Amino acid sequence: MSETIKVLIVDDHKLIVEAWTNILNTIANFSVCGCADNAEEALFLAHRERPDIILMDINLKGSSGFEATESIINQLPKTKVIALSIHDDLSIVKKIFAIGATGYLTKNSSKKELIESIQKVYEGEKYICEEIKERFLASAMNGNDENSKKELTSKEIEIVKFITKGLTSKEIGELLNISNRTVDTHRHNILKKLEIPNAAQLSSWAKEKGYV
Amino acid sequence: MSETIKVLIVDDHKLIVEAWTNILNTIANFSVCGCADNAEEALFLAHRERPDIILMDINLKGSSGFEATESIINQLPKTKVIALSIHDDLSIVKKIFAIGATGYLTKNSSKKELIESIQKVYEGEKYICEEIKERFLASAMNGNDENSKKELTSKEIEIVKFITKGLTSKEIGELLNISNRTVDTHRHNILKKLEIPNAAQLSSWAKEKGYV
DNA sequence: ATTGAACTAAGTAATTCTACTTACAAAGTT
DNA sequence: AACTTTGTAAGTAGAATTACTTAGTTCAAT
Repeated sequence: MSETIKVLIVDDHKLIVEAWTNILNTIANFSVCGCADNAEEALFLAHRERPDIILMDINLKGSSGFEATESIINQLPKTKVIALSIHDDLSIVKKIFAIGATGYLTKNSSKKELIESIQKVYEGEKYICEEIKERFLASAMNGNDENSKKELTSKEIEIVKFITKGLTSKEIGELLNISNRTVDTHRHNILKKLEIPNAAQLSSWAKEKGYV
Repeated sequence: MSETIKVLIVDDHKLIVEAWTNILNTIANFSVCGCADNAEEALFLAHRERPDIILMDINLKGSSGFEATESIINQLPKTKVIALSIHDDLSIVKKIFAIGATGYLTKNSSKKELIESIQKVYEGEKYICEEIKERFLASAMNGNDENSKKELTSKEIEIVKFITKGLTSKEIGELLNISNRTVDTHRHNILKKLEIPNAAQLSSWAKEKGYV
């Protein structure tokens, strides 16, 4: 109980990082050993500092926090990652645990939960914040299985990214060296999977879920 | 110098609110007199607590932070509002100052700037964080006047909101009791003003800028 | 070894969006 | 009083999206 738990914070909002550092450093056996605001820096610091816990905002702008998380978990299996997201989307939660994260918090979590999660995860347990737990229960109960909402393939996600940037099927096809008709097929499959009527809504959905 | 500055924090992320409260309460003459996570609560607490400063996240989900800010400023002219946003878009900054805000920070601002801004604004000055200042300068210098990017009218913003929700022109027309061709005209004007090629990109733009 | 998922491609058709244009009435501004 | 902005509407045309379908290839998994 007397060991110090080393925490690395990864978030691209300076003010948030400073605020959390502040909170964590007031806890006796916690110590923030570094902060990163992008995936590369996170990876670098993880190697240098060997933190026990990484608090990882998976909605980093620029590159996706998913890949960064995956790299870290693969390269440093002893380091536990607590994913942090503004989103309460269950498919994202499942995905991040599938990658190998050990905890999940939203930015609606309380300070108490933040501290608890670090403690639990350090002791080897998994942690999910209350908000998400409730949502899992709810979705299990009323059978509106948000669970079964099909996941997009990597190719599809790639195309979604281009769509949100305003590219046409033709342009996307040229970029990816595939037929524009193939892009159309992907478009169609994406909209069908997500039950979304058009590119405009797809676009705001992707923004909201942090796909882009 | 010995008076206590009462601060009200408005942000819909609990963890962030708690973190900031933590920071501010460690400063001698600051005191966080309340926290709200939505516009209604913000307005209510502003009336009850009469804070000197309101730290206002203008990207509240649900209703726009703009209206809340406007109401507060109109109803409580003595209360100064420091707007806080994840965005570094100059047109948004201009807009929020036009409404009557006294300060502007992004979530990339430093703790130092947070404290400084409250102090300055309390003393009656206006405050803009470094990041935005630089961007204003930059845009003034190289003449790529991001400044002149036309603003949308309220009707246009209304339509943008529907577009991001995936409605077609026809559906929007029916909802607003105008011709679908009129909606098309608005669409066209919007895209032209913003120099955006299609609804998909418009949609992610709107999300990003907090228009929806 | 077979199955299944993912990626590829293309056909046909309907719908929707985008471009560019003109036009007029109301409201507000200088 | 003249001008500008906004909201409304509609014309023609072309570009792009969306729906639904079939089908071949590859690659990983049971």
